[in-house]
Amino acid sequence: MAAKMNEELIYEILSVVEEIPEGKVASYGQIARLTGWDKNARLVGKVLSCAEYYGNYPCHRVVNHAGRTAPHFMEQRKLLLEEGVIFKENGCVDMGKCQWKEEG
DNA sequence: GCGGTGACGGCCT
DNA sequence: AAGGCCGCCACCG
Repeated sequence: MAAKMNEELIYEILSVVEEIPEGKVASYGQIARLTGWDKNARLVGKVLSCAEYYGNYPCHRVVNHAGRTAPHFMEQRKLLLEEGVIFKENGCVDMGKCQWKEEG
């Protein structure tokens, strides 16, 4: 299986995103790496952009490597605050404390 | 088949 | 991890 179909990728991503605990956030690259698409973290984001179309997934718990929230998804920040995620004054997530670790 | 795009990552400053 | 720049690679027109 050299090239997974994008639909497979979608379910893999959503499965990982669903594993993210409350009060924690994961980077696209982190999820991409778990799905085997470490080179295409942006594809992960594109999938998450329509994740709600596939079902109710905590796509708001996913941010970029800078801890930044999605440009067209400002509600994400509010949702994360409700989950207990710490935000900096500049609007970035406190990665050092809230970045999710798959290892536990 | 080609060119442009992007919910990104990594390195440098 | 704050801001800037370049590089990556599938997706879309």
